[in-house]
Amino acid sequence: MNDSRLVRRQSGVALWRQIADRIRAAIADGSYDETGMVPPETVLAGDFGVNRHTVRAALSALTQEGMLRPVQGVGTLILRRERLSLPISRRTRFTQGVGEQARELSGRLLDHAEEPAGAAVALALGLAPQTPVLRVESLRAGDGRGLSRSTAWFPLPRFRGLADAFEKSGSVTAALRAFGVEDYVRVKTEISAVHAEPADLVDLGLAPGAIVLVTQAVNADAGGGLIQYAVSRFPADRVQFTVEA
Amino acid sequence: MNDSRLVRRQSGVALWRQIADRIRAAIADGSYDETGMVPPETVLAGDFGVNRHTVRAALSALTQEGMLRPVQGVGTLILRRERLSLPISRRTRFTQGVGEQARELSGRLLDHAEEPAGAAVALALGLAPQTPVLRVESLRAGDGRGLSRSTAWFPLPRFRGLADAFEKSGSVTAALRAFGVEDYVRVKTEISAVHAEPADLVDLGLAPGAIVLVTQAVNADAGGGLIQYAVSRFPADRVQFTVEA
DNA sequence: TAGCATTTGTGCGTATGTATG
DNA sequence: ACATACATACGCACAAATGCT
Repeated sequence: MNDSRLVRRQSGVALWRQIADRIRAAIADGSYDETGMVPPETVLAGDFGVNRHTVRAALSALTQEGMLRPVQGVGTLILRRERLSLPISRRTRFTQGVGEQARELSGRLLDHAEEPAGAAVALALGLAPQTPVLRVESLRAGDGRGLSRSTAWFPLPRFRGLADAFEKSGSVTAALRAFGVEDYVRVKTEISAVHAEPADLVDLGLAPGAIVLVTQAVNADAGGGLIQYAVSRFPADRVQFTVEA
Repeated sequence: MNDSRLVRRQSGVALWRQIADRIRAAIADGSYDETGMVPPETVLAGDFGVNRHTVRAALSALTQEGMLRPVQGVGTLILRRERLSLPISRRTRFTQGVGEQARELSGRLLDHAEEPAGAAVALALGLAPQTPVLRVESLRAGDGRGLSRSTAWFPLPRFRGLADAFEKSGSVTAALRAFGVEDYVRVKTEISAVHAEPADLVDLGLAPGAIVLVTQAVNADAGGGLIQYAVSRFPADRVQFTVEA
């Protein structure tokens, strides 16, 4: 195809991690669907131009992630797991969009507090800086895998006590309805991507070096009032977004 | 907002690279806008809990990228801080959305060929597999930095010769207009993120381990006919997406 | 002009991690 | 499992440039 080297040395990223990333990508795009297995270690070593030990380190990392299962004398089996597709529509509802794709969904309240709005939060919600807001930290999982880690801010005093309502129902939509918000729509969503931070590794069960998709969303009620600013972090190897017309 | 998160050792990603990524992100989100400089090396070393040499390795990488300029006795000046914001609207036009944010924009045709549609392309464009399509590879840059690497497929024979029109104008919109498409809209866009591949490193000028945002977009003409399927790759540290209502 | 604090630049010895054969 | 080579990270020390008093 081309003459550029497949993996680079002295780049600050160990060869075994670069190779693990490329094998993960190859699995995701279906390159190994025919056999359901990763090619033999010696073949991979030849393909990437590295020693077999290095390939084994990469496969070991992927096995640790639960993506592969090596079987002596047979090969390395791929434990297939599809990437969830989260729709970003005018009415974005997490549970609704994912319901059909994952068997078991859960939402858990991690933390909440009333505090003065920082610069970014105040700007997003159209408030004066230092105006009191409610901060809610939550975690979502599906089929036993972490799917998102969110921090949301709501204006006060309107939504005082919303965290309790969320904890009971496990749903933002239900909690908002308890506060008289029958409907809400997306005003703006920003999407970017960064490397996972240590907190992501713990909360979402990721491996170091993993990629996290970050959304910053502003939601408004039916009257156009800004009711929520949320920063959410999604594991990029488990989640993708779809924007439909 | 809090910085209790440290940096992970023995993760296959060198500390200096993790730190470089975090400093790049901090520059992008405006954390250092007040001074226009990165904090002193000794302070960064303390914050990250590493040796000053390690911080220097990170700063050296960012200097190499053209993002910083160290001045002995003064500090380390920040040269570039903006992350381009690409709007994803019903009518997505690359040039239009970015025009105000970058001084100098360029589009370059890398390659094009007529070929039978693969499974993914046929599915996206609603064609039978193996139907001939036109594949166009292109590269976009702004202010001397690579912004996107796209592969687009168009149905044949309707768009035979479109690559030439694109090469002359540097604009997909203009090229399509030459083929009688006065208007087109986004039908669907999928957004995901992966680690940069060797081709990305070369075409976009990225460092190994960098993150690439990937969009898969389907566009239709005014009559609803599917005219384009495009897979585009954007450097995540230079680009973010905004989805507005 | 001289002195001082701050900040980046450089050297060296050592321990650990990564990759090969 | 072992031996080898190189990259990474640390700790300490000192030099050089800048800005201020």
